[in-house]
Formats: sequence, structure tokens, C-alpha cells
Amino acid sequence: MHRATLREVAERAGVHPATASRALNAATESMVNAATAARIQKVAKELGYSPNPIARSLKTSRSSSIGLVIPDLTNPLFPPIVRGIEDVLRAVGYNAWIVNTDNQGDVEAAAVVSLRQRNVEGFVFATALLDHPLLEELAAASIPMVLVNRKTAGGADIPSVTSDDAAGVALAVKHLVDLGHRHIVHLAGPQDTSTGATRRKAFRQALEDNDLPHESSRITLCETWSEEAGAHGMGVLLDSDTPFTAVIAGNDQLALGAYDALAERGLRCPADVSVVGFNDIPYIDKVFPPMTTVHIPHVEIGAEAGRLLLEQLNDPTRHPRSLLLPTTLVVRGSTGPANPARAA
Amino acid sequence: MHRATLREVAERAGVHPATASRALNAATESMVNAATAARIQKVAKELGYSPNPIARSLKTSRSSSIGLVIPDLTNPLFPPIVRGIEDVLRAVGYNAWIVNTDNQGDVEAAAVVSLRQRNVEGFVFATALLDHPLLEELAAASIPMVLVNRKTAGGADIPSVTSDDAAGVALAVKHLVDLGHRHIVHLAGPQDTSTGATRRKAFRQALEDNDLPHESSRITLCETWSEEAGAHGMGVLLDSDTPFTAVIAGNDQLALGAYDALAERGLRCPADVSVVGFNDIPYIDKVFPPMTTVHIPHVEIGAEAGRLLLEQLNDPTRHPRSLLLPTTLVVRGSTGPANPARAA
DNA sequence: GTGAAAGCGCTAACAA
DNA sequence: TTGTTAGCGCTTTCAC
Repeated sequence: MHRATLREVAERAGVHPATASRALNAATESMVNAATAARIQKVAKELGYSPNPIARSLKTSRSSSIGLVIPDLTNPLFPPIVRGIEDVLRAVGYNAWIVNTDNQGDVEAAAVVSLRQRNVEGFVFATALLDHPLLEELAAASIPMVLVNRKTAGGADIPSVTSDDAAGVALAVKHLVDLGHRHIVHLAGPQDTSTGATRRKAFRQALEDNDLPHESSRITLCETWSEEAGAHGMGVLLDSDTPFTAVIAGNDQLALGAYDALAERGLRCPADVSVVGFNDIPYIDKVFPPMTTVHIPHVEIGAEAGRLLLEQLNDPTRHPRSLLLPTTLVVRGSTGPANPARAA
Repeated sequence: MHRATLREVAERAGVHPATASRALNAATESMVNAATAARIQKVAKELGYSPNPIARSLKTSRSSSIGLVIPDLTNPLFPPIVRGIEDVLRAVGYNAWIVNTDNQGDVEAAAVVSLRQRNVEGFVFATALLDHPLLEELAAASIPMVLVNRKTAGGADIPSVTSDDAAGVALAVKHLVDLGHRHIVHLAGPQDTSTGATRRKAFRQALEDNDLPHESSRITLCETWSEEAGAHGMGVLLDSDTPFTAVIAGNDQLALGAYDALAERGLRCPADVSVVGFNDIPYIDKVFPPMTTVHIPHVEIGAEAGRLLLEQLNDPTRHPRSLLLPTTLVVRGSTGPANPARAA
């Protein structure tokens, strides 16, 4: 199984390798005599020639690929986003290198170095922290990049594709209020992420806008975005003397953790406490009790990120922009407060 | 942000680039005077040198990376397997290129060509079909490779890591029999995959072993591994005149489809029909009604596949081997037949 | 133990 | 329009 080289094609076509190179690249094809080009292309096809991407990359410092840095592929939030990105990029000949960081800064830094050495032409990061020097640094160096799902707080104004979290939280609060809830609490995600901080602030704001009690004790911070952290946070709320009949969780995993903590104490959903999630991750529509959650358009977030990155790759001078995609509330069987005693 | 090259290191250390290369590669370091080597390494560190993988790959035709070919990352079965593979490979300096094929042979073929051009040193395939000429071809060419989850039927005896599906099905049937079920049916997955065929045959065998009725009408074939196909298959079974009180599905998605079809007809699980899944995919433990399913060790399957691939990379002459990992039954609230009428 | 030379396969000045 | 030349950064014979 020998792979034809450009030189072999050139020899068979009776031209110099440089001419063959020109004839076989769309951008330079017009530089070469049409008949000659056709001959070269025919030979290339016969020999099953396709350019060696390694050699090309060494020469051009490009690679037709991008780096895709995510916390963890086993978080079901990410696969659909990844597919959205890949589908858009593949259509124009780009591949994605996927790297998991497990939220470890050093792993991420090493991955970025490694990807840059491989001449990736840009990055999509799903790992952004509000304070994220590495990303600021890359942005300052004009490395094409897009953030998905989360953004940084720095001055760099890095292009991003996120969901309208504030609107989503407002929808969730409104929904609960419409059901008759007046005592709502929040399981907030990590506050070093934009999603965690935005959703928390929006929660507090929505309570105020709806004239609901909004003492700071109505918010419990969770250390991670995990089910375990959600269960722990829910426990803290239940142990506090804050009365409530509904919880809005920072994401679906935290909401699942809330389910666990409630079940452990013999409390029922939504009879005793209503729980609303965020993200509408795959398969969350199957859980019991049915979970009302804020839907974000996963695949579309990825696809738009891919498009934004392509814009930058195609026109580096173009002023980068960010996108805020709409969220919707998916109601799956929440009800009003059945046990007013809990709202004492 | 300039990246130091080997030549710069060599110049600063006052040696020839070839010497620097030797000093900086573990395998050739012993060829060079210890003091010189130390000096070169010190300079390399000062300059933050790290070898350009593209140039190295062009020269050596290696790449420290492998290709990982899966049907679809959004199928929750795969991410944990991918993590298992990556964790093992990363520990020894390998990366994985992930490619989704969406079960399209042409996409897979193109991906393989592309990955080989990038000098991947081996492959892990999660896409194997029983009759899979492409994989046989690669095996015949002695390309290092491992199959995960599924295997081929060809003569090539390609190394694989799979779960003991037959044992898993036997466990499931035994469980249902112990609960009092005597009329069991099977939603079989695609029969061009080893998982689909093995589980179907094991089902039929288990019925026989338990002296249960086992007419061929007790098995409905599903075209794909999807929820939709499961719902359709379940519908076919319900419309037939085969009596049954329990269903064993070829995988969890088919089982979820069975849930859908049953719910649509107002039948309850497990009161009217018990459903058992297969694979124990992430989050399936949250669904309602609780799903009993056969657990396969996802991460470990991936990890073992990584190890098997490393064995081949490290010693190409070593006789390849395959692994069959144990399955366990995870019981989540199935009960015996409550409505004997259905078993008429 | 070290240096010289060559070349992996490709593309991009420059020259003709 | 085509060919010549050079080189991306590295490793690996071969010679000394």
C-alpha cells in the first residue's frame, strides 16, 4: 500500500512538482495552463494521489484543523455541542482535535501548547473561567478562537456563543411564580464560571422583579457542576431555616443532586419541593420525577461557534462578534406548592 | 511567541543539530557524552524547546497518536469508553484523533485514509460490523488495531475488547424467570453487528435452557440501535399474537423505545410488561420506570482496548489477543408478571 | 562520541 | 505559464 507523492504525479504528467502542486490546489490552479492542469489532475486521480497533510503542514504552518478544548466528554452537555462544531467545520474541510481537561488548568495549558505545535488554526474552548489568563493571552496574540457555553470576564472581549442564561432563569422563576410558588431558592454553580455567576445574579434579580423574598440565604453555592455537589448544596438548604417550595438549580446535574438529597430525606418532588434544572441535557427528559428545565440549543451553539471560528479564519481582520442564543423553558410536570407548610 | 527549534538549541549548546537530537531523545541519549547531553538538555529547557511533532512525524512516519473511530459521540455509550482509551494512552504520550462516522461506511473509509495520512500509529474501532471488509483489509496489512464493544466475524481474528454479552443475556433471562416470567420476548438490535447477533442468539439459547417457549416470533429485529427503532419493534410485538410479560432489549435505547411504545398504548411497566435493557448507559439509572439492565464496564473496556493497542505498538510481533469483560445485572425495580392475562 | 549530508513531501519566492 | 531553488524542523545513515 504505497501512497503516491506529488513528485510521482509530476513525473507521470511530465511536469515539475511545483507545477503539479499548483494544478492540484484550488487557489493556484488558475496559474497553470488549463490543459496541463487537467492532465495533472487526471494523473493524480489515476494514482489515487492525495497530498500528505504532514508535509503540507510543515511547509505552510497550517493544518486544516482546530483544537476543541472541553472539560469532559462524559458530561452529556458537550457531545451535542461538539457535533455541532464538527459538522460545520467538516463541511469546509476542517477537522477538530478534541481534548479533555477535567477542569485542570495545567492540563489545559499543556494541551494548548501541544495543539499549537500541531499547527491548529484556531480553538474552541468550553472551559472558560471568568478569570482565565491563558485565554486572554491567546486572544492578545490574535489566535483565532471562540468560547462556547461560557465566557471570560476579561477585557479581551473574546468571541463566544452562549445561551441567554439570564432570560432562562427569568423564565424559570416566572414559571414557578405562575404555579403559585413564592419561596424559591437557588443551587448556584461554581462562581468562577460565567454560567454560574450569570445564573446566580439573574436568579436574585428575578426574585426582586417578582417581589419575592430574596435574602442571600436563598442561594447556596456549589463547588462543582456535579450531582454530588448538588446533593450537598440541597442538604445545606434543607438544613437551613430558609423556607422554600421550589429550587432552581444551576444545571441539570445539580438538579439531579437535589433530587437525591430530597429523596434521601423522604421529600417528594414536586409535592414537597419543585426542582427546575438548566441545560436540558440529553436523556434528562427521561428522569423521574419529570424535570422541568431551561433548554439551551446544544447543537446550534456548537454550529454557531464553528461558524464564528470560520469567520475569523477566513478574514482575520474582521471584527469578531459574540452570539447569545435564546433559551426556552421545557415544562415537564412541575406543579404548585402542595404543602404550604414548607413555605412557612 | 517564537518556538525554539532544534537548531537553535544546538547552536546555543555549541553542537551539531544531530547531536542535540540524540541528546534530547531518550532512546539515543546514551550515544552522546553525558556532560554534553546534560548541557544540551539544560539549554533546551532554558529555551523552552520542545520538538516540533509535525517535522518529527514527516521524518519518522510516526505521530504518537492513534485514530479512534466511533459511530456517534452523542450516543452516551461511547464517551466513557473514549475516556478509558484516552486515559491509558495519554499516560504514555499518545493522543487520540476522534472521528464520528454516523455508521456510514464511506465516511469511515475516508476517515481511515485521512488518519493514515496523518501517520496515526494504530486504530481503535467501535464501528465494527460482522462483515467489515475495510477492517479485514487493515488487519491483513498488519495495521495495529483493536475493536471495542463489537467484533467482526471475518477470519482475521482482530483483537477486540467486548463484554460477555451471552452471559449478560443469560443473567437477564434468569432474573425474569426468577421473578416468575415465562413469556419473554426480545427486541434484537441490528444483526450485522456482533452485539446484535450475539445477544439475539444468547436470548434464544437462554429461553431453551430455561424450558421457556422460544418460537422465532418471540424475537423482533430492529433496524438501528435507536429509541425510535425500539418503539417500532415493540409496537410490532404488541400487535402480534405472541403473548409475553417481559421484554429484553438489545440495548438501553431500544428499551427506552419499548417504554415509549408501551406508554403510548397505556400499558404500564413493570405492571403489564417488564423491560430489561443492555449496556447500563450513563443516566439510565435515572429513568422512570426504573430500568433493570445489563451493565458492561464502559471505562474499563476502553482502558483495556488502549492497553491492547499499546501491546501491539510496543511489540508488533506479539500475538494479539482479545478480551471478554464480565457483565453484571443491575436490578432496578423489575417485578414479576402482575397481569397473567397477558401471558395467555 | 560527534559531524556531515541527505531527505521525509510539500509549497512559495524568484527567475526565466 | 513553467521550472529552479530553497527550506519548513527533524532524524538517521554514514563517515570520521
